[in-house]
Amino acid sequence: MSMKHEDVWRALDTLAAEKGLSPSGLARAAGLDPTAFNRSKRTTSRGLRWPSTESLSRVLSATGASLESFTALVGGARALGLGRSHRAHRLPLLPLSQLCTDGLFDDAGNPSGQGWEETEVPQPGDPHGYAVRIDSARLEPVFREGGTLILSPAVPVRPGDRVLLRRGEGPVGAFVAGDRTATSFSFDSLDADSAGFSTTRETLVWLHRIIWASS
DNA sequence: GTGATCCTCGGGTAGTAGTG
DNA sequence: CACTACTACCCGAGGATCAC
Repeated sequence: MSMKHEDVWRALDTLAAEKGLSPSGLARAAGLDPTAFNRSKRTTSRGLRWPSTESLSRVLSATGASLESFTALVGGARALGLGRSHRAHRLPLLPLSQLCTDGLFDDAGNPSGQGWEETEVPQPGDPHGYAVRIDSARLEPVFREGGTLILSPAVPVRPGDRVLLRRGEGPVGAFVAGDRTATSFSFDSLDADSAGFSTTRETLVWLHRIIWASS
């Protein structure tokens, strides 16, 4: 995979957001100067500026993320086209607290029907992606209140992916996908109010991978 | 806490001199 | 001419400081 400048920085921002940190907070946590990831540092009068491998290594170490997961974040941004265009694209949007409403998704799992708001994001590649505004603090510190998630029903969920899901009539929860068998899924807690659990495929109303997060 | 500006450090490289 | 060693300069990354 080739890495584009903006994708790498976007992935860094996403990693920070997933840890409940600002870019400067992430830099601080990594033992770097708080301004190391300032937006003003990402370009120079002569061109683009990249984080050093040393800085990236420190960030991965500080966040516990693997190089593989980071490149996946870069790839996730690429898949959506995030950071590659300033042309706005409209995406369906709902507050997290409204996601437990019935009838939001069609049989294919894509957003449909009334009730969706709209937001503008940089040109997504997945026409069925949607955005979620985090309107509570219950996902902190992983996802900050006021932040935005972008989810894709079309992207396959693999172990280690962060997901939103709905079981039965319950509220929507955020989890980390764990192992799966032919008939069951396991999920690790990511939401402070929830415990990890295993369940069968049938009990999941929907399961969507979080492919981007922003504060 | 964040962004802007300036400064320092270090790596890379082009140019030049020395040697065979 | 070819190769090596040395020097000077350029430039990017990150730190220091300040303003807000």
